[in-house]
Amino acid sequence: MPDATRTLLGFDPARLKLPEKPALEGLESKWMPRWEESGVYRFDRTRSRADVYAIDTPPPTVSGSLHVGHVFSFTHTDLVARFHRMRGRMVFYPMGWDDNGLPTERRVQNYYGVRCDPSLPYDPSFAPPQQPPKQPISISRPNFIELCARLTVEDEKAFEHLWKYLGLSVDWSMTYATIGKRAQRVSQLAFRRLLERKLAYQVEAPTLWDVDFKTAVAQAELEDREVPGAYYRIRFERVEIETTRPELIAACVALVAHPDDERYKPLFGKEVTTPLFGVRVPVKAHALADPEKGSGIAMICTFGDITDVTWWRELGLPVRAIVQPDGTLREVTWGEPPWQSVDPDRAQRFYNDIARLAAPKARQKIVEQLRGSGDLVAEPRPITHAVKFYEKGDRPLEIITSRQWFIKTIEFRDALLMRGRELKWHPEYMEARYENWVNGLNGDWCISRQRFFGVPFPVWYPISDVGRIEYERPIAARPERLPIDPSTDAPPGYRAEQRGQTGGFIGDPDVMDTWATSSLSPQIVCGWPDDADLFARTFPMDLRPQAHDIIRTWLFSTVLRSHLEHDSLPWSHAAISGWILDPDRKKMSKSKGNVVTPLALLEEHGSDGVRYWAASGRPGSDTAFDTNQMRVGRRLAIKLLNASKFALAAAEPQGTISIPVDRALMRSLADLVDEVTSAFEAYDYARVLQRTETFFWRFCDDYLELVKGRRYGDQGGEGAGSANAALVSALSALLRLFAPFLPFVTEEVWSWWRDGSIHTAPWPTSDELRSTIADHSEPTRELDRRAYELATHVLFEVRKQRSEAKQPLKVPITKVIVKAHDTAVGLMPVVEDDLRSALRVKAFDVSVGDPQEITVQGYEPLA
RNA sequence: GGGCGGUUAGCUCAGUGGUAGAGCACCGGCUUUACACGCCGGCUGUCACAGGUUCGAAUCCUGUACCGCCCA
Repeated sequence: MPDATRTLLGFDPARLKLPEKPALEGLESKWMPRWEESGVYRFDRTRSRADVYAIDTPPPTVSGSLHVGHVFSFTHTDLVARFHRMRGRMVFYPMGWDDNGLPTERRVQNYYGVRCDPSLPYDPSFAPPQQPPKQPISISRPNFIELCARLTVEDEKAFEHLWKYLGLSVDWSMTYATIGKRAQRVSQLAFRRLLERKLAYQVEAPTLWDVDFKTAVAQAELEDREVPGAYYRIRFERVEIETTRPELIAACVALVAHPDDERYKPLFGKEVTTPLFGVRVPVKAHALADPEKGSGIAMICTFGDITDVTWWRELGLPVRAIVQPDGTLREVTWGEPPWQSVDPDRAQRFYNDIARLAAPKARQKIVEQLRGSGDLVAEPRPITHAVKFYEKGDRPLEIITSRQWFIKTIEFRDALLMRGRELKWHPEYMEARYENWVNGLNGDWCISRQRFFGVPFPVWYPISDVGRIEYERPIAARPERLPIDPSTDAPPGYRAEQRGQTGGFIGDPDVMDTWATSSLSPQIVCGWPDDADLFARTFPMDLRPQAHDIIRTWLFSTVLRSHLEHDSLPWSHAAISGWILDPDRKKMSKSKGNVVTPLALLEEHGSDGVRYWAASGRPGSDTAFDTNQMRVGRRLAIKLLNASKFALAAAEPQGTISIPVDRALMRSLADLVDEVTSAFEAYDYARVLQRTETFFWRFCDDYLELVKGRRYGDQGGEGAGSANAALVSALSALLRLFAPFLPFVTEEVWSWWRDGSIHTAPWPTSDELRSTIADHSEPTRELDRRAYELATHVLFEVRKQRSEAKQPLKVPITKVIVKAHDTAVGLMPVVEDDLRSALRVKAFDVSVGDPQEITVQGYEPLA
C-alpha cells in the first residue's frame, strides 16, 4: 500500500478526538471562518492551465435580493468546483457582483429619496438625509453614482455572508464588481478595440425605446406580452386596411400587401391618399405582409413596430416620425416637407387635436375623427395580441430614431452557431435554445443606454466652430488611461474648460448596457489584458454555470465577445440550471410573492440539508421547492455524524482486511467510486449523491450491523482487525464522496481524526480502495460477493420473520433453519458468526435443499 | 404559429429493450450500549392516451392530450 493511501485510509488512535454527542448545530459558524483563515479555497496562480479548473460564476444583481433559485443553482456550481478541487485541479472560482444598471438606480432613488439630474455640478459636501424626503432631491450624476456605490457595498456584504453560510468554496480575495474600476477598464478597453476594428459603430437609427425609462433597449431585453387591443378597419380611398394603431396614420408612409395577393396586385406601384391628413402614399409589395392578417393590406408607419422598420429599410421609404422619446406625439406643421398633404389646413385641424397626447389618448381621438369623417368603415374589433415590452417596463415599446452604439452581430451569425456547437452543454438539449436565439437575431446589438449608473463610453465628440457636435468624429480615450469618465475627464489634446464650448468637446452621455460589461466576465476575472500570466493560466475557462432564461443574453453575449476578441469560446462547458417550482408547479419568483428568505431556510434546515435538496436537481430540470427533501438531507448529515462516531469509537485493533464480507464491502465501494466519478465528470452530480446515499444507508443498516459483534472482538483479534480496517477505510472514502454535497458535516467528522481539510483531500479512487485487499483472484472475488449476498439475505429474512412475530430484538432466537444450494451451504460458516451476533440467533441448522428456505424456529423465553 | 423539455405509487423523483424502483407520507412492531433527527418490517401502480416495431416496450417509432419554458 503506498504511503499516501495508508495515510488516507489508515487510523491513528493518538489523533482521534470524538465528541460526546455530535450535532449539526453551529457547524456553519464554526467552519466558515476556519476555511477563510486557512485559505482552503484560495487560488494558487503558480499552477499551469492544465491543472486549473476555471469557473465563470454568474454575478448576482446586488440591488435585488437573493432567493432560493440562487441557492439552488450556485450549489450546483459549488458541487462541481469541489469535485474538481478534490480531483487535484486548482479551482479558479471568483465571485462577482452585478451592480450597474437600472435595478440599482431605482433602489437608490427610493432608498435615499434622490433623483439624478446630469445637468447639475458635483457637490463634494452632499450627504443624503437620514430619512428619504417626500420630494426627491435632485443631485448630480457623480453624486448619484456615489450613492449607488455606497448602497451596493452594503448589499454585497449581506450577499457574501449568505454565500459563505451556504458553504460556497469561492476564493473571496478575487471578488469583482461589474461597476468596479477593473470591470470598467476591461469594458472600455474591449469597446475601444471593437471601435478600432469597426466592429462597434454608432448610428442614428430606429431603436426600440422605453418611453418611461427614456432609454434604448436591445432585442435581448424584449418580452412579448398578450394585451387587449382592437383592429380598426379604415378606408384609404379604394382600399380598406386594418390596424391596431390608428393614431399613427399621420406617420403613414406606404401601404403594403403580399406580392402574390391577387386582391392588391393591381394597386402595386399606385398611390392612395391617407384619411384625415390627405397624404399621398405608395402601395408596395413585400413578402412579410400577411394576407391572412386583417384585410391583407397593412399601413407602414415610421415607426409602429419592428416590421415597419424592415419595410421602411427594404422598400426605401421616407421618414415621418411623430412619437417622441416621452411617448407623446410631436408638433407637426402640415404643408412643409416631409408633411406634404393634398389639404394641409384640414390635416392641421385634425392633427392639432392629437399633438402632445400620449399614444393611447391620441388613438381615442383619432378614432372619433375617423368616425366623423366616415373613414372608419366598421366598428372596432376587440382582439388580444402580442406587444413588445421592455422586460422591466410597463408601457409598450415605441420605436424612436436616435443615435446609439451597436456591436456587430448579424454578420457573425454562422460563426456563432458554430461556437454553440463547439460548446459542451449540460444538458445537451439546451443548445437548441441558443440556436433558436441566434437564428432569430434581426439586428446588431444595441449597447448604449440612456442611464447613469453604468460604464460610460470612453468617447468624446468635438464641437465645431459653429457649435455643431461632430458625432461622426469621435475622440477615443487612450488605452493606458482607461477607465475614464467622459463627463468629468477631458479628451487628449483638450483642456477641461473647453467642455461644451465652441471648438471644444463634449463627452458621450450614455452608459453601456449591463450585458456589455457582464459579457466580459471571463476577461474581467482572468486578468485580460493587463495580467497576461493569469490569463494564460485560466482562459478559456472550463465552466459557465447559469440559468436557461439568460442563454439569449449572458451566455450569447459572452460567446460573442470572446469570439470577437479572442477567436475562441470563453469556456468549454456550459451547465444550465432549471427553475424552482412552488407547490402549484409555478415558477417561483419575487413578483409572484412566493419566495422564501434563503438565510432563514439555511438556518432552519442547515446548509448541508438545503444543499442536499439543491443537489437533487439535475442540470436543466426544474425542481420543486421541497423542505421535506431538506429534512431528509439533514437526517443524512446526522446519520453521518453518528455512523462516523460508531466506526471510530472502537477502531482498535486495526488489522488487514481478510474476512470475506469485509473484502466484499470494499470491492462494492470501489465499484461505487468508479460509477460516481464518471457521473460527476459528466456533471451528473444528482446521480452521484443518490448512489452514494443509497450505498451509505445500506452500509449502515446491513454492514455495520453485521460486523458489530466482530469488531468488538467476539470472534477474536483477526476478525476485529479486519472489520475495523474496513470500517475506517470505508468511512474515509464515503466522507470524501459526500464532501462536495455536505461540506460542513464531512469537514466536522474529518476533523475528529484527520489533519487538514477534507475539501483538499483527494477524491477516492477504486485503486485506492482495492489496494486494501491482498487477494484479487476471480474465485475469491466471487466467493466474497456471494458470502455478503448470503449474509444480507439471511439478515433480511430473519428480521422479517421477527417483525411479523412481533418479537423484540433482545429476545434471542433459538434456531434458524437454512435450506439452500450447496454453494450457499458451503458459505454459511464464513458468515454464521456475524449473523448469530447481529440477529441474536443461538443456532443455525444448515442443510442442502431446494427450494431455498430460511425459517425462524422459535424464540428463547426471556430470563 | 415554430422549437425544447416533461407526464412512472398520495407527494418528490430514479429507471434507454428482459419479473415496475427509492425516499417521504401512511400502517404495524421495536428503548438495540452510533443514531427515536433512530431501527425492523408492511401497504401502495391501466408507467398520460392511441396506434406501430419486437419473442418481449415505462424504455424505440408515429400521432394525440395536458403541463412548463424558449422563440415568433
